[in-house]
Amino acid sequence: MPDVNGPSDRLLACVLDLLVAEGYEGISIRRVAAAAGVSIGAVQHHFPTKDALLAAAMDRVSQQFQERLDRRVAPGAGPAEVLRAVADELLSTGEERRPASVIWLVRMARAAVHEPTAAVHRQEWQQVEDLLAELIGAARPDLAAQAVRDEATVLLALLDGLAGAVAVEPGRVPADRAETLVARHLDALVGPVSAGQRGRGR
Amino acid sequence: MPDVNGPSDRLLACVLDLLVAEGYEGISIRRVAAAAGVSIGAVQHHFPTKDALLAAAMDRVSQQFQERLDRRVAPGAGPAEVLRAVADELLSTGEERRPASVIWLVRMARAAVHEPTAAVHRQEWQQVEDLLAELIGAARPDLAAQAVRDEATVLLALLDGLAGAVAVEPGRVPADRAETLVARHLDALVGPVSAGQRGRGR
DNA sequence: AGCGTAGCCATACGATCGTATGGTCGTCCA
DNA sequence: TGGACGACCATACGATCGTATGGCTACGCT
Repeated sequence: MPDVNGPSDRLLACVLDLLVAEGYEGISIRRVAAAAGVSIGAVQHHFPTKDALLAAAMDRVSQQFQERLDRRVAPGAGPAEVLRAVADELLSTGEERRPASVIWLVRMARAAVHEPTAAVHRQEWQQVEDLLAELIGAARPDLAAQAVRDEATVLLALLDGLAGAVAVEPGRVPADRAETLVARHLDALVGPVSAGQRGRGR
Repeated sequence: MPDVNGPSDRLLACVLDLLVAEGYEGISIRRVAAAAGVSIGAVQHHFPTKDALLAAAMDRVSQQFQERLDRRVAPGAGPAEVLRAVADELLSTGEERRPASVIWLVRMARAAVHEPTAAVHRQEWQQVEDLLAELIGAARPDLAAQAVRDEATVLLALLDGLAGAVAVEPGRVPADRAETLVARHLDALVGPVSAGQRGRGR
């Protein structure tokens, strides 16, 4: 349970742990309190209702996601390199990243039936697509704006689909195969990794 | 609520309606009974436990999904045509198909945290990938087996990602745009639709 | 005619849920 | 020093949950 500052953040981390372990219906105030080693009242003190608790937990994952994304974009690398790094972040393979994929799946399913969650999800994914489009446009100045937008949508859908598959069906789609397939897709889109860029991704 | 045969199937249809309307946590024996206009005991009579009820509901969607897929594959059309039809089925756009997408999202999220659901999902999606690979291999005899498998995995991930996006973010990814993007992807994979094939899809 | 059985209902039990209420303890400021 | 306040806890309330139990009706078989 990394990156915990303060008692209320600790509660949110416990919420996400429960979410990954048992899904949405595994969450109750009592269970969160027990997982954090505090009383029911303590949870209520920091978050007045269950909805507020869940909303804060969702905000936490959004914020951490944005931070991770920013960290990948920050260095002044070329757009193709950054695109590869962002795609790797969205694919979020690796055993330690599975919780992120599971939370993403759970949130997406909730967004399908819960409008407030859907609103947050829509805004976030729109921003991600904009980022991808910007990077693709920079790496491929020959493409028209509409083609860039199409490529961004396709890439994001591909990454979403592969990330879900890796999380739920590691037999059919192992993590390294997903990475290979994404790399192949990006090779076709922005050209293969050049010698100078190779191995510089984090 | 179409295709209902018998009282127990009616209960399953009500389960799926509730699932689409309120997600997984919106389902309870009492609510299913109320939606179907029967008593709690009637639900228990047909499905001894809640798990059995949900498992049967999942089986129902699997069965109906397989039937729809078979209907698309059945006619002796060329592999490229069939591939387009199957892809259209998996994308499941259209307002009347949104419930299918939502149920798929909910089931996927549950599979991420509930092993029995994951087992069913894995088996089904493996079959779908096999079907796609078979069709791609037939349409593109020039491709090596591994390349065919890769294309199948990529196509399935793309369809999954787009279907989820259409269901949750119709603003960012409208249904017709998703269809266009898939058509473009398939054009690149198995060639554009020929004059003789055009318009013959259902 | 008698009886088992399937289909369904009414009700009850214990558990767990979200939330409300009121108290306790420490800290900090006047 | 004293009191306001934030952090936390213990407990209670009403609702809803999954499941168990037992009874009632209609129909088929012998």
